[in-house]
Amino acid sequence: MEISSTEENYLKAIYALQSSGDKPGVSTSSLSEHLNNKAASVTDMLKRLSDKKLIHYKKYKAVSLTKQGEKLAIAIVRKHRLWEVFLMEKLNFKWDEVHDMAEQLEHIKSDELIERLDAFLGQPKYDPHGDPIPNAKGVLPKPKTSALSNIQNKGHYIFVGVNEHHVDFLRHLTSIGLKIGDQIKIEEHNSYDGSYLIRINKKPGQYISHKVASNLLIEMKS
Amino acid sequence: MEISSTEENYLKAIYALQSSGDKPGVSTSSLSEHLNNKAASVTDMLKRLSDKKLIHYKKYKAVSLTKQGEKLAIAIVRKHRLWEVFLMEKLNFKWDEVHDMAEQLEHIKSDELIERLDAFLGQPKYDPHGDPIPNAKGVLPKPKTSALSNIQNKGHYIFVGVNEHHVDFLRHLTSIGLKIGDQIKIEEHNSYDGSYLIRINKKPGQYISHKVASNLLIEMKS
DNA sequence: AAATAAATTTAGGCTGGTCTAAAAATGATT
DNA sequence: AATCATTTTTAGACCAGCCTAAATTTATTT
Repeated sequence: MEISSTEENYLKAIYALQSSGDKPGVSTSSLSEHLNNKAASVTDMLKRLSDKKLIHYKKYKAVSLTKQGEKLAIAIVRKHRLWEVFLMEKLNFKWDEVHDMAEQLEHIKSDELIERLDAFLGQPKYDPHGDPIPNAKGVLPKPKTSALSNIQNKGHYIFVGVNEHHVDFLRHLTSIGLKIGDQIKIEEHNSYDGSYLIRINKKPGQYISHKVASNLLIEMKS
Repeated sequence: MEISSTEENYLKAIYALQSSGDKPGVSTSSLSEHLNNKAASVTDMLKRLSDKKLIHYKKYKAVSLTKQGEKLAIAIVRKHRLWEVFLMEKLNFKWDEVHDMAEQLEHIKSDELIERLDAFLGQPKYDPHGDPIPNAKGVLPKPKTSALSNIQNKGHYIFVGVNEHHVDFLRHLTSIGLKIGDQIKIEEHNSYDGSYLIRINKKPGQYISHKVASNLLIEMKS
């Protein structure tokens, strides 16, 4: 069965929203927003995806991926992240530059290609944003711990990934001098607005809003 | 101006047919055949490309590329061939396996990507089939000499490229043990059917039809 | 429980890219 | 030069994927 790039993008979006949200299923409107499409267009596509047995769809109800749909979605995520590794490690792109290219490359159709690329890159487990890369069978390595915003305790941590990939956010991190692998010391947590005062690699204190903190993935300093 | 992958394929086809044929301009029917489309569909697209000033089109007349159209066509050829180099040199694909993947990769939109890929590959001048790779300005290095079928003299040559990229042809070469860089000694030329008796790397004599010979690019042994 | 608001779907329309069938133009043959 | 064959274009249709506007369903208020 032929799957178009557009359909792949819908599957990917459903998968992403499903994993990020708490409740099961994804609404038409959230897809509409995520894909910058009108809700009516989304409904159209949901019907097509349902016909192809890639999603579970009942009128007016939230949708979810079938086994087959999830398999495809994970394959796309795998491709996206492997290409990002390629772009950064081999072609020296910066982390805020790779997303658009990877969005295109993820739709290249060839299983053999992606397996060889994986081998060429040394079978990486995480992409340059710290996101886990599913293996060829679709199994994800466990994510690199939790968001900074889940932690109130002062202490030392390592910045290992991000939850948000918008260019503006990544640029902001660059501007405050934060990059993957940096040490983060939590010096203060303001519980009324969720903001933090942290030190990055022992440098002078840096203020971090709750919003930013919720998108920073950290792990305990081991 | 947005150019779709489909439009790019038409430009590439016009460019290819133009360079291979002798007379100026390309006919609707040859495009139709080359692209496996019906002539009516081609006419439709020719109008669109003409509206976008990418081709010179007059009803019932052969078409040709404008400056702009040729620039784009050459850029696509550049991308195709660079990706082929990547697939063979970095991912170890065989030369009869890369075409379909390169057909997809050539449509990835990012000038920066292709320049970095070029640098990563060491700015190759020829792709693994011996075809010249246009540089970033669209200038092609001179082709690697002529077809075997143009030569009647016995003597020693080097096999440097092919004129034909169909999988069946490439497989045929593999089956007779011929690969880029091999020495070819012309032992006999039959002028009535254009066939050849050659030796490949000094191995026992090998019969080559005129058709095959016309698709083998060779240069003088230097 | 009725009224209102929000989310979702239907209906109908548009564009890109394809097709078939028929009409028109060009080229070849006598 | 008139006919016949071939090539090319037009006309009309279809599908994917999007849109707007209107109708319908579900959720929320009061």
